[in-house]
Amino acid sequence: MKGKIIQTAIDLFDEKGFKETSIEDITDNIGATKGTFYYYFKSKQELLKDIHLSFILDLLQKQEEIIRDPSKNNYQKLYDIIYLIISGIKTKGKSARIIFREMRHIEEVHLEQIKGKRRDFRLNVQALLEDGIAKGHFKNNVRADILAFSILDMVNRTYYWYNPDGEISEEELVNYYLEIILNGIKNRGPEHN
Amino acid sequence: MKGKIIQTAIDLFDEKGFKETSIEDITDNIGATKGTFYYYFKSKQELLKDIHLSFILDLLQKQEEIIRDPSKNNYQKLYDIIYLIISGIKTKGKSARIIFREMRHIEEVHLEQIKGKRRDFRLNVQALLEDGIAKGHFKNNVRADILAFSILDMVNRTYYWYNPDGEISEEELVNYYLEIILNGIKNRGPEHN
Amino acid sequence: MKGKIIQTAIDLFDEKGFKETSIEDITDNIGATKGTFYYYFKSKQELLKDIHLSFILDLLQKQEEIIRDPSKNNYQKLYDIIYLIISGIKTKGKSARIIFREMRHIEEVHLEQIKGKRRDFRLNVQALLEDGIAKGHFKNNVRADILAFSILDMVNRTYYWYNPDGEISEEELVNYYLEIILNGIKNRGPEHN
Amino acid sequence: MKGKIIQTAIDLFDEKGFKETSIEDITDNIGATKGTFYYYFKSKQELLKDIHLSFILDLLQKQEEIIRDPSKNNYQKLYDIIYLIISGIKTKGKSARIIFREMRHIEEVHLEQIKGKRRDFRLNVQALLEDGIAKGHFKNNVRADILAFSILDMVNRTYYWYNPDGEISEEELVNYYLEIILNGIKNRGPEHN
DNA sequence: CATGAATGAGGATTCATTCAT
DNA sequence: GATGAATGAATCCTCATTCAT
Repeated sequence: MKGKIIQTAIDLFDEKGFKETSIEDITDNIGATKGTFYYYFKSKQELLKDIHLSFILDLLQKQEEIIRDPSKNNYQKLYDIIYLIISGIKTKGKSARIIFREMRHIEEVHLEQIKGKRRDFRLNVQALLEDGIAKGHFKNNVRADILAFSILDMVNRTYYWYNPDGEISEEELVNYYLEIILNGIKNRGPEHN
Repeated sequence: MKGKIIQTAIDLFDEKGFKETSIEDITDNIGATKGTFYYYFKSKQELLKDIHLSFILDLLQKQEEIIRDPSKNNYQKLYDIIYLIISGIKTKGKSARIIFREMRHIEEVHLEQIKGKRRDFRLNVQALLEDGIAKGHFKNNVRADILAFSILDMVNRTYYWYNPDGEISEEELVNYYLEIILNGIKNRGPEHN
Repeated sequence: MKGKIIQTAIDLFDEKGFKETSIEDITDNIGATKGTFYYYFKSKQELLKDIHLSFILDLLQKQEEIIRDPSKNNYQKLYDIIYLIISGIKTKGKSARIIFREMRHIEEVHLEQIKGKRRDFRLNVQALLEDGIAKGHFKNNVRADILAFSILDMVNRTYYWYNPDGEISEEELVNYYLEIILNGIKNRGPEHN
Repeated sequence: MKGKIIQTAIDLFDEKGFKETSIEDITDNIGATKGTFYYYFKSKQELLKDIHLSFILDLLQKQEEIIRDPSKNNYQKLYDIIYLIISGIKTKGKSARIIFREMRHIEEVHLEQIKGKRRDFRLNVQALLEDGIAKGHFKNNVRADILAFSILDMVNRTYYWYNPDGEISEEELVNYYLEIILNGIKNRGPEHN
């Protein structure tokens, strides 16, 4: 039941928004009553917090596995992190969009924790880039902080337009991103004017 | 008075969200009454629509001036479009963030117009990229459609973290973006391992 | 202008109701502003009172002309009064329906006057019936008071379903009413079973 | 509680009108809160619809019992139908007046159903008259359609002036009506001039 | 475990009216 | 004569939440 509530809430929050989804919307959808909701959750905001946390902790944990893996170089780690995000669209896209949009409704008490985890995720990317710069993988004129923002912004927005069941596969998309990030789009061939 | 309402609404919508901002919040802030609001606007949604439209029409018009300018090549046009976005953060950042977040509350009737204009903006970038590919400015293995999304997603998200009065100037930021987009971050120098 | 306001108000009050018609509905319809309305009328209720009074005073005056006419007998007077009502449907049906429905919104101050006039109209019919009973025109077992109600209720409701431009002419309808009232519908002929 | 709300609403709608009665008026009267109202009714209009329907369905059902009864001839059926209406004044007069006056506020969706039922009631009377004409009970020069309107208009308006606890009993009133309808008021005795 | 009843605070909207110009 | 700006009171409705059972 608790799982059903969470799943339905994710669907509705994504579709209509947190504020626009009432407890009754959720319980109606699963044939339960409002009372049932309050049996499982202290409040609507607590449910939102749970959704946020379970998404972000899972992602962060997977990211840290990638980063810690000594068998991968920085290019591969960057690839894996982007793939981690893109491949989650199919199953966790709704959660992700909720997180980007509804952070405002997280209560003060939990806000710091959640913002901290999101920051950790970004700082991990930034550290990866800094390491890559130090090791000469990446150019030394890039700012790792801005770049971490840029890459994540670009990749995260994919949640809003990419259809994982469309003509472009997840792997192709990740490769596109990596190609742009690594090599840019400027043509340096002989036909260049 | 109408202008004051709009300005206050933009501030509050950005700060607290559309749904979370009551008409009274707005009018209290300017020492007017709720009645006054409804003298100037048919509904709360109409105000939101006005904010959306005035932002997007202005941006689109400026973009089209850039694109039509025959004295600029595609690199310069791309620079100018990114600069157009970034330089708007200071004065119109709040409107922009509202637009990214509150589209859901636009009524069906106006939705198509607004979505159309946003699509136009993106398709203009895409067309610019396609033209650049055809002319050999840009590599011919990039997909202009995905790229247009990527560039705009990356640049648009700047609204959420960039402080125009901070240590990085708008021009520097635009240059960073252009550098990444055009040349990527991979180090190709001799020190490369 | 005042006339235009009254006419439009009558149309709208009939169509949507007094409470449901706003001052703005009225003024919008004639291309004026709310201010204009208040130039001509002290309040919305005053306008309603004006409509009531001008309708009822006109009707009452015509009724009294009929009753005073020494050349007519009671049958003819009854005919004429019913015809007076029916023939007013085309031009004053809207006013009439407003009067039946919106009396509740007349202010205390004017209520007695208007109710008095409506009562006068009914009592005139009652007096006519009493006179007819005394003179042997009408049966002496009828109660003039109930009958006055019955006749007026029946005839007045015609405003709600009769179409003066339809297949039944006003004269025919009046004759029907008179026939029923005078002779009833019971078949007394030989074919009676 | 739901019953208390309906009863109070009927009282107030009859006394002040639908539009003029606020939800708070109703709930204040029974010591409940606005929220309670909306626990039991989706909207104010739904409550009105419920009042309409329960009144009219009950009446229609009873009418149909009368009509189907093979032991009664058309005179008796006409009597019973009029008695059905008049005898309802004491207990359901308020509902009846609401129905005559507030149909306008019924939502489009339910309007057809309710208008249909009212039409059925009238058409049943019309059919009864037609049957009576065919059987020679009633004169063959009467129009059953107009007559059905006339009889119902006359009888239904009783709701507005008849006091069931006054000097005239319900049975007397019904007899008066039937006498007028069947035999008319014209004196045909020898003293007739 | 789960429900149904009840609440109360908040919020969008309507609208008659006033008044300075 | 007429208008536009502003008001404020009233009203419908939503909804998270509580609680006894």
